[in-house]
Formats: sequence, structure tokens, C-alpha cells
Amino acid sequence: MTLLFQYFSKYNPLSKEAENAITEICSIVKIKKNQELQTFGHTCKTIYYINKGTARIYYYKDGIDITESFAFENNIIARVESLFTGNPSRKAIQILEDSEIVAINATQLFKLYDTYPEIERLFRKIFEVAYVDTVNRIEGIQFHSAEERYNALISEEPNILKKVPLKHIASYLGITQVSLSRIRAIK
Amino acid sequence: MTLLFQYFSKYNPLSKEAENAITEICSIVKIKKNQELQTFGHTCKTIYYINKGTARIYYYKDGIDITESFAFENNIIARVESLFTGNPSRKAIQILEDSEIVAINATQLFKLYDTYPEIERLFRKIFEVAYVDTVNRIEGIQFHSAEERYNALISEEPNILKKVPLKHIASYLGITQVSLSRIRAIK
DNA sequence: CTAATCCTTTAACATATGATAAATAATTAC
DNA sequence: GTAATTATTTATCATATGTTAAAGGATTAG
Repeated sequence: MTLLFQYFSKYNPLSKEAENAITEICSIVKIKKNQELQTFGHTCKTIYYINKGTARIYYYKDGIDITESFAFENNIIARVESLFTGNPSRKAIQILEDSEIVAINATQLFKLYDTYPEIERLFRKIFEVAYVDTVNRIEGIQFHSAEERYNALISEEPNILKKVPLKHIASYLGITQVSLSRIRAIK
Repeated sequence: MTLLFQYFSKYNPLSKEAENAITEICSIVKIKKNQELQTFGHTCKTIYYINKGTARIYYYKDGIDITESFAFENNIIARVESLFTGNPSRKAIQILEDSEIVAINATQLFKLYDTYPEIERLFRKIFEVAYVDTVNRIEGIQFHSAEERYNALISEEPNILKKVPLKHIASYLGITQVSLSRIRAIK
């Protein structure tokens, strides 16, 4: 949990009481590669923090497995399209490396917002940054070639090739695996 | 201002005191078509609500004018990539139809968050929904053809063709104007 | 009202990526 | 350790979108 609160303090430092309140609604999950942390069809009521390991959010589009996003050590992962709307999620979370994850009960977390405005502020800021990242990602998708996007991803996340199968990287980039192979072959 | 508080109440109803506090940091701007509501290069410190009219956020990419988003009546528009980071914005807001706009001073708004947690909550929820919309937009960009994206836009916003030049719609969709013309010609 | 400017379409050609299929390579299960 | 499965590459062909250029329409300024 120490790492989690270190991560939080980059956004909004918390009082000891607030930290304790959060600790009570967290649990630690150890989970192996290729397991599903969360499956399709349920309303998402958990926010995860990755202590150790790698995960992805994915869904099926016309029967094809599409990776929406990756999450690595020391980061938050959540299916916001369900968490923030209350709709059942069409997406699942899959573990890509043996992982240790903190699961934060979002239902209880949202209740804590009433007692601890500092906690509401913390998560407001976390998701504001995530929102900005998503806005910037659109620019990358629309105005860079697949090759540029691949190179950008590798330089942002140099170890991704050791952690994630290429097929997931291809769908994340919005191209087929065959195209990605072609791009990689050029060099 | 009535319309603004009606809009707010869909997200989080406010107390009379909170409404009054917000009213004090708002101003009404009447602005003509083709004017710039905000220009490039400054840190964004305003959130806008469109009472009447149409606007777009745009930027230049390799010298080409790109529309990031449109905003229509009864909606919020803000350059979040600057507002939430404090970085100067590479983007500008242009008015596309004669408009009446409520300008909310964000610096003062963020101060109100300390006194009125209900106001912080309101804007948290507004931007959570905007975040979800953006996540969903990525899916549209990556996994639909330009023609499908055009048709989806027209059915979501049937009046857009009367309000917005096609060249802006093309760059919003991530295609050239020539491509958009071709798509429109098919029918 | 006219000229100038800006917006939209059309055409011809170039290119990145998709689709399908088959061959290797790597990983996993027993 | 071997067989079975899964992941990746390579090849060929098809197609959507990009690029450039030019012409026709629409708007705007004076």
C-alpha cells in the first residue's frame, strides 16, 4: 500500500485519516498471467492500482479482440466507460504478466467522497490527467502513420515488447497484426 | 444563466449559495461568427458554456488547420489539455455561428472548490462524462471507416451541415476535404 | 453589383493498410 | 521432451484514403 499512497501524493497528498479510510476499502490481489481480473458484462465497481505486473483493457469488435489500453507498474487502471456511467462494461481486464494489484472498491470510495473532499479531489485530479492523455491520444491516432505510432509507443514504453504480445500492440495501434509485422520488418 | 444552471442540475444540483458564487465568476460574451474566443499560446483559464451558437477547438498540425472538437448549444467547451495541466494551449477556440456564451473564470472556480465541495463534484462529473465520450471516440476513429464516421456524425448532430463548413468536419473526422467530398458524392 | 476570396467538387495517380493464406517460430500442455 | 497450440512473419492482391491540380460555386468586402 505504500506505493499506492506514494502514487496518490503526486496528485493530492492525503491526511492520515483519509489514507486509513482508503486502506479499509482496498484489497490486494495476486493474479497470474492470462487470467481475467474482470470479465465482460458487469458494471465496473473497482479501480485498480498495479503494484507489480502488466494488464490490458480489451473488448471484442465484430469478433476480433481489440486492446483499448495497457497499464503497467505504478499506475491506475479502470473501465471508466462503465465506472462513470453505471452501464455494464463491454470490456474486460486481462493480466499480461504475473501481477500484484490493489483493488479499490469504487462503490465505497464514492461514499468516502462525502466525508473526505480530499479523496474526491485526488480522484478528480487522477482522472483529469487520464482525460488529457486520452485527448492527446486521439491526435496521435488521427495524424500519425501506423509506423510513427509504433515508434512513439516503443519510445514511451521501451519494455513493452518484453511484456505484451505483438498482436495486442497491433490492435492498440488500430492496425492488423500483419501490418505491424510489415512495419517492424522495414528497419 | 438559467440555462447554465439547468445544465448543471443534470449533473449535480447546486445549493442557492453555490449558484450565487458561480454567478459572480461568470460573464456573458456575445461574439460573432469567425471570431476567436481564445487564441493560441496562453494557458487556458476559462471554461465556456454555449447558451446559443456553435464553436470549435482547433490547432495547426504541420501548417494544416485541424478541428479537435465542436461544441453546440447547451454544452461546455474547454481546452482541457491546458486547463488541467497549466501548460500553454496549442489550441484556439473559434466561433462558427454568432454566439452567446457564458465564460466561467476557472482560476476562481478552482478556488470555489475549497469552499463548495458540491461545485467540485459538479465539475468532476461533467469532465468524467467528457472523458468517457473521448474514450468512446477513439473506438470510432480506429474501427470505423471514414464513411461510417461521417454518417455517425450526421445522425448524432443532424444540423451540423448548416452550422459548420465541410472542411472542418473533414479534419475532425481525420480525413482530407477531398476524401470527404468523395464520400458525400457516393450517395 | 462586382471582384476577390474562400469553399467544395472532380479527376488522375500514389501509397499505406487491409484481407487472405501459408510458412515459421515460439510457447504451452501433457 | 514431444505434440499441440498460439504467435509472428511473409507474400500476393484489393481498396480506402492521400496528394496534387484544376474547375465550379458560394460568400464576403467594398
